[in-house]
Parts: sequence; C-alpha cells; structure tokens
Amino acid sequence: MIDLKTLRDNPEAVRASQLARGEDPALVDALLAADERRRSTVAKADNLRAEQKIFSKSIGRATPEERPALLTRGKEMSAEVKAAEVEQNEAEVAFAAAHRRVPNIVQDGVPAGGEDDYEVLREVGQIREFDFEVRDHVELGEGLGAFDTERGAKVSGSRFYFLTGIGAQLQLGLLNMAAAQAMEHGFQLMITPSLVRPEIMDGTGFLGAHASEVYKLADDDLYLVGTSEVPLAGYHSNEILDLSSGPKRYAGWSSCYRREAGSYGKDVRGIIRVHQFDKLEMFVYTTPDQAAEEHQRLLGWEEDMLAKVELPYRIIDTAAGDLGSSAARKFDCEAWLPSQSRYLELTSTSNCTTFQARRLNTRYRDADGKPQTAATLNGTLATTRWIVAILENHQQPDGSVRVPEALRPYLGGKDLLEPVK
RNA sequence: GGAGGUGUGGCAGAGCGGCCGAAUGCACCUGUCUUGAAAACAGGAGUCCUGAAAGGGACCGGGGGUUCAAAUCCCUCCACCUCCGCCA
Repeated sequence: MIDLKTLRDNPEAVRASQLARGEDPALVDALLAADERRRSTVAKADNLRAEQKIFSKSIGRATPEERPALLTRGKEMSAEVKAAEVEQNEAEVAFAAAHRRVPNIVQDGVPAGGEDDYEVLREVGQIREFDFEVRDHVELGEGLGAFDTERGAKVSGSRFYFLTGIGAQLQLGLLNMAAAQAMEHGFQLMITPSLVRPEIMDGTGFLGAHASEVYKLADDDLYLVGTSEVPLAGYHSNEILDLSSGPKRYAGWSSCYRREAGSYGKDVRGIIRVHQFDKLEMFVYTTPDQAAEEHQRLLGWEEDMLAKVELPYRIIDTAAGDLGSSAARKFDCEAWLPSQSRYLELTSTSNCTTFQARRLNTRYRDADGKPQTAATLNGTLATTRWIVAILENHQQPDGSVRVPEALRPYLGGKDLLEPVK
C-alpha cells in the first residue's frame, strides 16, 4: 500500500507513476475521495460514541427511579452509534479496496512502458565464440545425466523434472555457494515454510495481478509460495523492529512453486520455465532512506555470484509496466544463452520501499523512538535455472561441461562434468 | 483424530458487567541526592485512527454477538500447553 501522506501531499506524482506503469491515473482520485469519505465517517462515529459513552456512565450512577427513562434514551443512542459504525465500516472497506488497487510508486529514473521498454544498464563479461555446434541445455543435461524431464512429465506433468545425479549435485553446490556468500556478508540463513496463510500471501502483493500464478490449497486455505520472499516478508509482520544497528538481512532457501498460467508454449523445453524449482533469495528489512543504497548492494551481490560461475550477462532496469505491484524499481541480471542467442533472466532484485511492509505492518523505531514503516528489498542469489546457463556457456565440443573454478569446492573438487552416454 | 486447559502492556501477574487503557512487581527512561555510580525518593513511559491544536475515538490473541454499558457473558477462529490415540 502506498503512503497516504505522499498521496495527499503530492497526488500528481502518484498519477505520473500510474501513467508510467500504463495503469489508470483515475484510481488515484478514487483513492483520495475514498480517503475523504472515510475520514468524515470516522469523525461522525467517534463523536456519537463519545456522547454515548458519557451517557452510559451516567446510567451506572443513576437511581433506580431515573433508570427506565435513561435506558430508553440509551437504546436510541446505541442505535445511532451502530448506524454510524456501519457507515464507517463501509467507508473503510471501500477505502482499503481503493488503497490496494494502487501499486507502489515507481522510483525516479525507472523507464516508462511495458516489458520491452527496459533499459540496459551494462553488459558484463565476454560472450563466448563457439567454433563448434552448440548444444542446448536439454541435450547437454541429458548427456550428463543431470536431469530427466520425460519422467518428470510422467510423474507430475509438463514443466516438472527430476534432477538426477550430477544435476542434483550441481543445484546443491550452487545453492550452497550462494548460502556461503550470503552468510559471509552477514545474512542469516533461513529455511522457510513453503505453505503460507492467505493474509501473508496477500500482504506480499502476490494476490493482485499475479494471483493466477499462485498455487492454492483450497482444502487447507493455504498457498504454495513462489519464492521465499513470501515467508520472509511475513516473518516480521506486525512487529516493530530494531534497525538501529543496521538492516536485517536474511537469506532464504526454499522450493518455489509457480503455475505458469498463460505461458503455454513459452520455454517448454527443458528446465527454463518450470512449476517447481529451488532458490536462494536475499531479503532485507531496512529504513526507507537506505533502501536505494541497499538495492545497489543486493545487485552487487548478485553480480558477485554471476562472476563466480563465470557467465556473461547484462543488467536491465525493468520498465515501470513490468514491475510487480510491490516494487518501486527492479533490476534483472540476464545471462547469455548461447543456444538461443538471447539473454535469459537469472536474477531479479526489487526495492519494495515501504509498500510491502505497510501491508504487513512491519515497522521500526526512528531516532526519536517513533514507529515508522520499514522498507523491504529482495534479490536472487541462485536458482535451478542457473544450471541452464552454466551448462550452455561452459560446454565443450564433446558434450562435457567445464565447472567454473569457484563452484568446484562445492562439487567435491570436480572440474569437468562428463557425459554418461 | 479425541478430551481438557490457557491466551491481559517489554516480561511477570491482578482484574466484581459500569469508577479499567487497565492494579502490582521487575525491567526501562528522566530528575533529586552523589565527584561518578549504586541505593533511596519523585516523575515519565504502549499502539492505531482522527484533529491545525486542545481534544476525541479504538485496541486486554483475531473476528462476530448480547447489553444503555464488555478485559469481564455468549459464539467462532487462531496460537500455545497437558493427556489419549495414530503416523513419521
């Protein structure tokens, strides 16, 4: 939810943000009107309640003779209060709905427009020239005995897979390396629940435009998380944090579940786009004034990981229309995919400013000891998908794959993955 | 799955349907005293909404109900604890 102070003081900025996202600026005015109405109904109900309260107390002190008359008037007042409260309630529900309809205010500098209007910030690393026919990750992975998509489909359906042997090791190694790096920088490692309550899923903003992406367990009223961002954002909900000694940084390890509704025919081959994968995710709680700086740090840590696995990549500043509802800015790191001669998203880091924390009621105490809404950020350190880029970029003419040096200690020292057939 | 119990402010722990936003203790902050501290004494101290402010309203696990009036009565959900059963 956006900050109401900003909305009241500078509605023009919020309208501009809506336009940049390609969304309706009229929602801003609807929200302002709903806010106005809510405040007036609150005032009315408060006043009636105050009157009733005083009157009610006088009944307690009244003599038995005066009571019946007082009770009659008391009943009337009670009815008046109830009516005002109904009005107040309606106004508050309408206001909350209008509030939720407005996504986070886009940060200055974010390119306007949709999916294709991103800005490339920089390209890092050298794209490799191959003097042989490149294999795609599926061919490579099957040759190495790293995964089995056919049996994945047999057992669970399309977009499911088994990581087998070296593939499983590769994923564990990768995530372990990510976990080690995170811990080095002071992150607390967390293994998080994969199922969360509705209010947590809702609070993180995933039940808005992307609700169809989320698996729901209707019988149990729980949701399967699409990233550990969800449980980590819920971790401190309804709490007042002590951020006086710096940000709270968590690194969540979890399986992630996505329905991939509407992506039929997209990345159907292999393990690029799947219903279930594993991820190591950074999640940070900090103060709003430090959020932008922290965002750059998260990006830096993502780049460190990409350097460790020796992948060429570019960084894009995602366009406003392609941001999630909670994000004010998002940077993606996309690795080069030789088999398709295109870039493939490997990491994504979002600055949610106070938007997400406001919904989840996560605050901190400022220098004056007053509670203020915290800022939250998240960013990817490694996922199953990284295996795709690693296999393709480090493949050899014979179908073997060179293991990047930094990853070797996590694979028992192995420097080459060799075909099993 | 069955039976029972508990849920009050940072912690501990009172609380008769009206005088309870809530006793008391500890912890905390500020003064006095002291060279400084401790002790003692005095005072302060929750969160949210609303309001320019003064003030007003709400909050005793969450939600709903009864009542002129609910921390206190009723319903429901959630969490925790104990016992029995079952499964790992």
